[in-house]
Amino acid sequence: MKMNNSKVDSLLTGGESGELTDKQKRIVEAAIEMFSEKGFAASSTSEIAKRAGVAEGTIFRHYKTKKELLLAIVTPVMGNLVAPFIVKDLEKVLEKDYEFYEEFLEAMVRNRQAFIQKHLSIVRILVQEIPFHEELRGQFIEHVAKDLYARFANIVSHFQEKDELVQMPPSSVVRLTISSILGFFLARYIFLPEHEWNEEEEIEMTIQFIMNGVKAR
Amino acid sequence: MKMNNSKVDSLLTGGESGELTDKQKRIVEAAIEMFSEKGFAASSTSEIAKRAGVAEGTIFRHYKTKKELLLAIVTPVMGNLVAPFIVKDLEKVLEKDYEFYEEFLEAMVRNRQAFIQKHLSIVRILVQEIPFHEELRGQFIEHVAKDLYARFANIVSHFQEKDELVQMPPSSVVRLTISSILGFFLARYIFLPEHEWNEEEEIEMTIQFIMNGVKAR
Amino acid sequence: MKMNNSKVDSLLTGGESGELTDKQKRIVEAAIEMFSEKGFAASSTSEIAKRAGVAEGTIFRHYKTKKELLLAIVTPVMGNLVAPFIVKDLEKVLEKDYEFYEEFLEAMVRNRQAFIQKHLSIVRILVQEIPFHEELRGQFIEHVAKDLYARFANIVSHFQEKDELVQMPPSSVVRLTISSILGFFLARYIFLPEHEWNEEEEIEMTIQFIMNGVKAR
Amino acid sequence: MKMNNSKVDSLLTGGESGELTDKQKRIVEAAIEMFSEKGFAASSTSEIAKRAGVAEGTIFRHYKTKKELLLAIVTPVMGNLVAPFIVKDLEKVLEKDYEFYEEFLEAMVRNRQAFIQKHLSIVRILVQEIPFHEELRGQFIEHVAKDLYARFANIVSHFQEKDELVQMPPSSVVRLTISSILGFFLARYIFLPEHEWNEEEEIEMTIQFIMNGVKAR
DNA sequence: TATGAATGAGAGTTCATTCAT
DNA sequence: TATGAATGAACTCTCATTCAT
Repeated sequence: MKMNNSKVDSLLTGGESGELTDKQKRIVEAAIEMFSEKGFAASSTSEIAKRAGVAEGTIFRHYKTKKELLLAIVTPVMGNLVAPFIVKDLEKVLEKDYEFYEEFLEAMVRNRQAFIQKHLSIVRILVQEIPFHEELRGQFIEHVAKDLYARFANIVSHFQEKDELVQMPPSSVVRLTISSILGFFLARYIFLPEHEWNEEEEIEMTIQFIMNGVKAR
Repeated sequence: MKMNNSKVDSLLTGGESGELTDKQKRIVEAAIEMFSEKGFAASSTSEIAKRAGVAEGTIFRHYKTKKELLLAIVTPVMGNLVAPFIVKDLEKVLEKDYEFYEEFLEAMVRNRQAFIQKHLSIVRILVQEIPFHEELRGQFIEHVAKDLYARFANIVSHFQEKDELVQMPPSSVVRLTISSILGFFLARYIFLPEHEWNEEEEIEMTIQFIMNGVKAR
Repeated sequence: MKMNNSKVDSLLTGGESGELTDKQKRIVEAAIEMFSEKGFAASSTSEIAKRAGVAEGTIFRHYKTKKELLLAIVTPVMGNLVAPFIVKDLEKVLEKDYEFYEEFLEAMVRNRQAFIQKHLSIVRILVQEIPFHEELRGQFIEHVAKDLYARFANIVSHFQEKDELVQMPPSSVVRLTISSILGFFLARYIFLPEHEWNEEEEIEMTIQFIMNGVKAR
Repeated sequence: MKMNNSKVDSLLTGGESGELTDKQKRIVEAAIEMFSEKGFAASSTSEIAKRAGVAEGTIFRHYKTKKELLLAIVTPVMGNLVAPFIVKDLEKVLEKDYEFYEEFLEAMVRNRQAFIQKHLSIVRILVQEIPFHEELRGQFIEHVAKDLYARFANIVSHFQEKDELVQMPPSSVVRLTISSILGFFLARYIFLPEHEWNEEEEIEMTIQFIMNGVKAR
């Protein structure tokens, strides 16, 4: 019987570790495994229970429904997908920790890559299930489309004022930047994860590519 | 009872229309609707039958299993997603129908956008189900990752020889081009379809953005 | 497409050959194959149709129900299982074609063995389905348990009067004789058909065995 | 609702009674009833559930498939059909508990008759389903055709050495003995159970009959 | 708190039978 | 006469969820 008490980290507990019992952790881990392998709808609670080494009933003691289990897994990651960036980096940027957009981009991409890598399975679940669950779509739009977008636009404005970036609507710069990065992340981690990637080089190229498209001339 | 005999076009019949009976068409349409709304696993054959206005058994007379129905819907689109581009446009490009990479890009993006728009639901299904079905992943890799990639790289080489494009490995130019375009398409049609998009402008910008990143200096 | 026009012989037509169309014959053959392999309940009309190379509907044009098809196959054989014996041999016996019980036994066993061998599949179906179909049980009891039994007992009486057989109730002589022979046939053709049998020897021994048990002392 | 907690005895539990829950017992009983009445293929799990007074799902909680239910019922009886005879009686015979073959025959027949009578329905299922299930045929051949046959032949040799039995190949003595007994049992319990039988007398006669056929002269 | 037997609705699939062609 | 698309009931089996222990 697994005694894993580190794989599911504080992310899922809302910050204070130790809130999840050992069995709860095993349930969450098993669910993450299955959801990301076969999708939410095709995963059965009975197999999750089996993989977690708990009784079927135990799952429902902790999560009223199967869907609640999904949300418990996916919601905190969705928040953190953008949260740290927003909080920390935004300040850093405005406090001139980053003198150039490229520097900021570099830091952000690497930071988000690390995050995605660490929570790969959950991010995969998130991407796969968003189209089918209103709640997820709602959260996603609020956090990403609004929050992140707005703050990111601020940052872009900041660098435009410093004449580093081309005078294009900030929203467009953001869109282009994000979709280039997202394009890479999706290809790298979701659609073609088995392909052999030269990550370092690809990232560098992607950033250069973006810079060529948005730097002031 | 619907009498739709045009929505499911020749794509699904392998070219010659009229191969699908009226009921078969209704089954396919209902399935496309449901699969793209709720996902394959969460769609039940009984509801597909109900929506199609046929008996449940009728579905299985035409498609041995639910999965075969999925493949019958998705496979031809997967082929056509890249096929026309490959066959027609490749020749056009090499026969100098397009003098500039930008011209070619423009034509290709618009052509593929039209295709995606026309078969939006099916493309959505494709994107959503690829991670869960080996057959689909296999087809996708063969068609897109290999076929399209290789031919696209040829085109890029062609324009590099004409000194229009930067001297970067063709595969990287391809990757960057595709992931920018894909990034847009995914955002536009899959992840944020409800957002109000100024398509014309976004496409133009995306192309400009790509050109900035890849044109010879 | 099979053009078999000899395998299903006149037995199934009620005597006059040519009554069954080519398709009908193929249906009957396919049904015999399947019923004896998988049993009546586990055989589907659709597979019978496939094996016969006809449309599903065609079966029901000739036989109103699946059960009627079973009866059409099994009934004539059931009749003939005992009929010829009764008619011809009974007379022969009484007209002293057979001077000794052993002679009669020998002739009967060989004759019935030939019959069973020729119609093995159908006999197998008969044995397997009798417990589940009242009609069959009814026919069987009437033909075998009554008809054959009664006539057989007459024959035994005949030989008892000639002092060839022990003075035991004729019904018991019949029962012992039949169950010894049946025991052999069941083992040989139904339960252990794959076992390597030395038929000639076994039959001889079985008859000797019976004779030892029933001959006058 | 039946509260039968004795009909399904320790045979099905592997020896230790109390291993089957009340519902499990009811399922097994209902299944035995139905299988022996209508045959395995023609019995539906939904009707078994109804007769057992449980939900259909409950059946599949205890037996993964319908076939597993069949095997769970039939396998232990198949083993016990020959096992006790082999173990106990063999020793008894060789340790001269039985001085004469006839004595041994008598004991064996009565003992097996009691067993068949007690487990009649299951034996009926066994006989009916053997032709359609490889597993059963395999078990049957191993247990009966090999095990029992070999040991029985030993016993016959034993009595042949004592000059009680005719000098015929032991395998033939066994075959004749068994098929006479089997012929009686099949007629008595499987094919013509409704006929009025004078059991005592029939058995006695059968044994006499066998003895006449096999005793030394 | 944790269990796992039990549930019954509903899953995908097969079936014997019908009927318009 | 023969077809095979169509049916819908019934099939075996799985599911998320409940609840007595």
